Amino acid sequence: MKLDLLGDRQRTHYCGELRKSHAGRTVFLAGWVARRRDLGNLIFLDLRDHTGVIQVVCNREVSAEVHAKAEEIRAEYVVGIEGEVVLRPSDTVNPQISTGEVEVMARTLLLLNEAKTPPFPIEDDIRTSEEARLRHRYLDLRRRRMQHHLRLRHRASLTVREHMTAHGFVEVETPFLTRSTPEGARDYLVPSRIHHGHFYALPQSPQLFKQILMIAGYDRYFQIVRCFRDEDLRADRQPEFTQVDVEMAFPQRDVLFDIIEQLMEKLFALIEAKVRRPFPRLSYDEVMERYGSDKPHLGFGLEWKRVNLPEGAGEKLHVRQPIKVLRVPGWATAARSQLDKLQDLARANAADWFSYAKVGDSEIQSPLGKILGEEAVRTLAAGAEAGAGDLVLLLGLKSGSGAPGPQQRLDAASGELRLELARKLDLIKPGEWNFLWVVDFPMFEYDEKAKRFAAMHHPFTSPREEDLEKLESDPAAVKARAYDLVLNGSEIGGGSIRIHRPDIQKRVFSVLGLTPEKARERFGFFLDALECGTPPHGGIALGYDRIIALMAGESNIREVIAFPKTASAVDLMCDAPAPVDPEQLDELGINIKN
RNA sequence: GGGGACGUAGUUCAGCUGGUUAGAACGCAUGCCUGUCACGCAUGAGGUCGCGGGUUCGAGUCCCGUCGUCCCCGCCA
Repeated sequence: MKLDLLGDRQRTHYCGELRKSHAGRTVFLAGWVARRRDLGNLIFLDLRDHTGVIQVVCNREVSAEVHAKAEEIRAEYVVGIEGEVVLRPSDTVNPQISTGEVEVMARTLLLLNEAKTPPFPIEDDIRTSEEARLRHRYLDLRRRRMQHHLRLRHRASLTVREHMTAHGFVEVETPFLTRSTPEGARDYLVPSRIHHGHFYALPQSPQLFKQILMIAGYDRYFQIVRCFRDEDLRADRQPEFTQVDVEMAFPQRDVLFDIIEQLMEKLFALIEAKVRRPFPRLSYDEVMERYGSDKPHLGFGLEWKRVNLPEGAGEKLHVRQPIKVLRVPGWATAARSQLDKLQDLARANAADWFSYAKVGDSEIQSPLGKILGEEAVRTLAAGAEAGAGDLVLLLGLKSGSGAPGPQQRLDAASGELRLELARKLDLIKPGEWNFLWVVDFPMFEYDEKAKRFAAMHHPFTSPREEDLEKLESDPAAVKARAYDLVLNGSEIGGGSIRIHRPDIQKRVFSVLGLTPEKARERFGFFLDALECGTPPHGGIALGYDRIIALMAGESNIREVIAFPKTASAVDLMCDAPAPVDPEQLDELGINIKN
């Protein structure tokens, strides 16, 4: 097939913008053929670019040459069309497309390129396997949905840069080839050719660099930056992902929260969504009790309460105090099988005691009635503030199960049950944006396996000033000046006020079991910097992919990343990772085992 | 590392308690068609049933292993 050259022709309009007002104009359009409808001497082409679709008419009586070329055209061929925009005959107007009142009478058709028959149709709402989409990502990205997502992402990045700049933040780039810090996530390593046996690491985040920029007097810093973590993937986790990284000197938490809340308001305005400010703030302890999660979805009620069973009941039932109770409004009609499923879910989450009470107008029905007496069950239901027609769930841990962290286990199970109930009862409404700050995280969590404390956020997070004296004596009770930003049950950001004093930094390292020598070996450069006039500082990192995904209405961040990886961290399009030539390995001084 | 779901034509899927030549829709090819827009009509091509092994007279179907995709747990300071 003979192809035409584009020459010096320039596109005059995009396909999707043509309207009645363009009638009579001669235009030159360029794009992909979405569909061809061949009626014999009359051929219709749907020409597509990223703005939309326009119908092109190839009539043998108008141009035999155009018609002959149109006969050869197939889906996804690349063409240029010169012709006149004309009003469609009134009975052939297509109200389903925005350009449906007009069409282009082709006078010239440039056949710019052919295309193989695509493995899947380039259309919206076409179910195609993830595998096929990722393998042929260039075709998947051609679809309107992906075009929309990536263009939304672009506008969001402009919004971030405008907003942060307006608040005096400066974007500074930090290295991708940096030093491995074994704390935290597994690093991606890059071997050094010049220094055999030495490795760079790709940053898990620019944490230390941004703190050093504070020390260097950059005052307010931000960066839209790629981060790398060699950990297993999830719907909301890719090995490389993007953060909006923010840090400020002389921080007041409320000032930072306000800047971020305003940013969220502007971002969600891009999708015409209203955001209520200020965002609620709840302590870690509170959300764990009420929602059983450190990233609760606030879009529906269902709040747990910690209560004690009546005197002696704990012993009778062999249950630890306290238990948790939850009122499920209007679900006294729950079927036995549904309750059994909830019990299974509780057990699967290591909460091995489960019961319930169905509150009627005058009676109350519960398996506990026989053991505790109806009055005790009523007291429990009242504790859950349940009324007629409500169901009360009771969740606890059997006594004698000696596993550690019982309260945490109970909380975690209660959170899972809460989410399952919300799904089952269809309480999660789309189009609502429930932001939340979770504050006052514990400073440390005890690592049972390693038999030591680990930083819950990271080792540079400042303890609350009032907790400083407990740092060594009772680490578990120390709260950090750390906070997470949560949206509809997703953690979309996290940060803290940092330690700016070397003496406190050293004490925290010591609690973490890091000897001064080890600390110096790993973070020596940072400790040196810390001693050179470090201002109080703090910041936050926002999960950019997750935010865009929520804005786009997607539950998987792959949908807002141009070239993502599969659940096994493979790029199906370019087949990475892949073996390399022995010469390349040799140059790096690397032998592959076995 | 563990658990679950899936894997059949280019695509999305059906295929019963194992039984003759593995089907459908869309797509694709060829022909006809001047107002279609998911064009229509006619004809046709297209399959290592993910891969390997086993059971059986006989396996898309049962068993074992393996690979891939998705979701979850662990992991993600």
